[in-house]
Amino acid sequence: MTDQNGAVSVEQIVEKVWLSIAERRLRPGVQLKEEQMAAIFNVSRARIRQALATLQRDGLVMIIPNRGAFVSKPSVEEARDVFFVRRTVERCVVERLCKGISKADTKRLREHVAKERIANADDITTDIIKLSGGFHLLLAETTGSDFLFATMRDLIARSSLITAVYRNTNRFNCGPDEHAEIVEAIVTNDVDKATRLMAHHLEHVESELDLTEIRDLSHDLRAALA
Amino acid sequence: MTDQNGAVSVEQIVEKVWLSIAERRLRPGVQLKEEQMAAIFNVSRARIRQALATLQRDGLVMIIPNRGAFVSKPSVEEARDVFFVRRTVERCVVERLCKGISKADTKRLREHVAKERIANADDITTDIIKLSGGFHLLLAETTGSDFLFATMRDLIARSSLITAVYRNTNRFNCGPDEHAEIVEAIVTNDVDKATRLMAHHLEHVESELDLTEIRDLSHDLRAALA
DNA sequence: TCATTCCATATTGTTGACAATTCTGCAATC
DNA sequence: GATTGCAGAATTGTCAACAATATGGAATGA
Repeated sequence: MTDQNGAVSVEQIVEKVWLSIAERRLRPGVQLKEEQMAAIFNVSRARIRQALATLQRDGLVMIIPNRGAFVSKPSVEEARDVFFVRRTVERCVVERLCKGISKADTKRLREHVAKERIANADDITTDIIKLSGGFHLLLAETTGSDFLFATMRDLIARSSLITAVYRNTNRFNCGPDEHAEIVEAIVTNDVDKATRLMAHHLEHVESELDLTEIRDLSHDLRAALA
Repeated sequence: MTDQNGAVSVEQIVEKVWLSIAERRLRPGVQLKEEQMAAIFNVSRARIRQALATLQRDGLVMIIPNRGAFVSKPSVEEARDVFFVRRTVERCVVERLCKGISKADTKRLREHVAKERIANADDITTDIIKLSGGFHLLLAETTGSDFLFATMRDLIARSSLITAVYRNTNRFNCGPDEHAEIVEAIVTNDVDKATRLMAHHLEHVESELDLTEIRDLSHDLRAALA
C-alpha cells in the first residue's frame, strides 16, 4: 500500500478506487470528496486530484466543475456500446495473435489462466476481478500494439463498472475455462475457432447482465433527475 | 483566447498545443517546459501541468517522471496500429449510421462538409486541419455512442500527430470530396457503398504517408539516441 | 586525451494556504 | 404549507513557495 517513503502513489489510489467500484463497495453517484480521500490515503489533495483525473479518463468517475467527482453511472446504452466495441476490438486482437505467438507469450498467457484458476478455487473476489479483466488486457498487450492495449485498457475499466452495476448473478462466470480455451485456440493458430470462442465468451459475459432497466444504485436525487 | 477573467483555460491550452503539433510548428521530441509554457499562456504551472496530463492522455505528449513532457514521436508501427484500429472502428461507425440517420444529423454533416470546402478554397491551413479531423469525429458523435466518440477522439488526436510526422505531400487530400461522398452514401442507407468509401478514404489518407522509415524531425540528441 | 566525480543550475514534484464557488440549514415571507 | 433569501459551512479551484531530482559543465586524475 505504501512505498519507501510511506506515501501512496497515484497509481495505487487509482487501483484502490477501481477495485472498490468493481466490488460494489463504491456505488455509482457517490461523491468522492478530495479532502476525505486525502485523509484516507494520507496524501495531499493534489495527488488525489491527479488520481481523480485519471479515473475520469478511464470513465470510472465523472468530474463536474466546482462540484466534484462522482462515481460514474453508465446508462444501458453506454453498457451496450462498450460491449459492442469490445466485440470488434477483441476480434482484432485475437486475429492478430493467431498470426503467430512466441513461446514466451504462450507461457505468460497459460500462467495467467493458471492464476485465475487458483483465485477461483480459493474464491478470492479481489483477485478474481483483477485477473479476469487482466486476461483480456494481457491478450491486447501481447499483440505488441500500444494502441490496442490502450483501447482495451479503457474498455476493461468501463466493463468493470458496467459489470458492477448491472450484474445479475453473484458469481463471476467470466471464468478461467473459457479463457483457457481461447488461449489454446490461439496457440494452434486456429483463427476461426479463436474468434468464435471470443465472441461466445463476450456474449456469455454480457448475457449475465440485466441490461433491460436503468439501475440506480445511488440515492442522489439530483443525479436521478438530471 | 482568454475568458472573462483574462485567463486561459486548460482546454484552450490543450487545443493550442494540439494545433501547433498538427501544423508541425512543434516537433516530436521537443520538451514542453512547464515554466516556459506558464509564461507564454500567462497562467500558473498547475494549470499547465493539467493541460500536459490531458495531452498525454491523448497520446500527443509523453511525460517522463522527473524529466518532463515531450512531444510524442510515434513509431512506424504505432502509426500503422492507429490506422489499423481506425479502419475497424470507423467501419463500425459507418455501419451504425447507415441503419438510419435523422434529418437534423444529415443537415449537420452536410454543413460540416460545406465548411470544409470553404476552408479548402480559402486555403486556411488551421481550419483545414481542424475540420478534416472534425468530420470523422462528427460521424462518431452522430452515432450517439459515447464510447465510440471517445475512442475516435483518441484516434483522431493520434492521427493528427502521425500525419504531422509522416506526411509526404504538402496538400491535405483528406479532402471534402471524399467526405461528401461518404455522407451521401450514409443518408441513402447504402451500407456497402458507405463502408467501401470509408475504407478507400482511409487507405487514401494512409497512402500519403511515408511509413517506411523512422522520421526524426527533432534536433534533440538525447531523444534521437534513446 | 578521455573518463569520472562533483557542484551549480535548471526543471519537475509536492505541499499548504488562500480564493472562489457551491451546498445546507434556518428564518422570513407570501 | 411552500417558497425564497441569506448567512455559515463545506468543498473545489488556484497559486506561489519549497523540496527533490536531473542536467551540464568544470575540475580532477589516469
